[in-house]
Amino acid sequence: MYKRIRNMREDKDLTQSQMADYLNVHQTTYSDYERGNLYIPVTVLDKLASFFETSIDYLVERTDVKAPYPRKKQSAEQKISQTK
Amino acid sequence: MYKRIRNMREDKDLTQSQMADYLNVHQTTYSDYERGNLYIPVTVLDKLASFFETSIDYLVERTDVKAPYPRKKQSAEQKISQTK
DNA sequence: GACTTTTAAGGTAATTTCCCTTAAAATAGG
DNA sequence: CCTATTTTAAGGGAAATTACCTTAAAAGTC
Repeated sequence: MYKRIRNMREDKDLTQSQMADYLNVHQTTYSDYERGNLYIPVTVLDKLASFFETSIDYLVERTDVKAPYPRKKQSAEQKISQTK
Repeated sequence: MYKRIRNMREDKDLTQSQMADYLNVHQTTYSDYERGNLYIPVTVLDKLASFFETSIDYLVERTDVKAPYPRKKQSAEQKISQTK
């Protein structure tokens, strides 16, 4: 049960379908994620943490600090691909 | 490829088998985790972050800050179960 | 109360996991 | 070096899990 993910989504007035589309999964899959029926893959947690501007640790309730960590420093290569 | 997990393990002079035992998985499974062949379940990431005293975000390279977030405040219930 | 929108349940094909065995690579001792 | 031991990786497959579909239930709207 990932109460925080659900709450943050509702705070932004988004539906499960909208989040599911964003994550490229089905609405029912996203529902299962929120309710803890399925393990959320790290790839998805990463996108969610970025989307909600917090950390994976906060999403999975390892910490109560909502603020994200400073982002990883980007390599030159990564910066280039971003401009495309 | 989770270079950080591997490096932190080696820094502690631990073998994959030892880590695998600690996590209750097979050595080959742990090897697959380190090399990114398998998604690492959140339960495992949580144990690893605690073990290495860092955050999940650091383990999966979302940040370069190694220090862990402050731990989640415990509920009274959790504290009781810890004393058992 | 009917209509619409949103979320959850049930069922299942397909993917993925995890472990086993074994091979390869790395390390240590002579 | 050469061999023995330890450590890590590869291949393969049974079993567990996932993700989706359909549909039901629940929650809002008017």
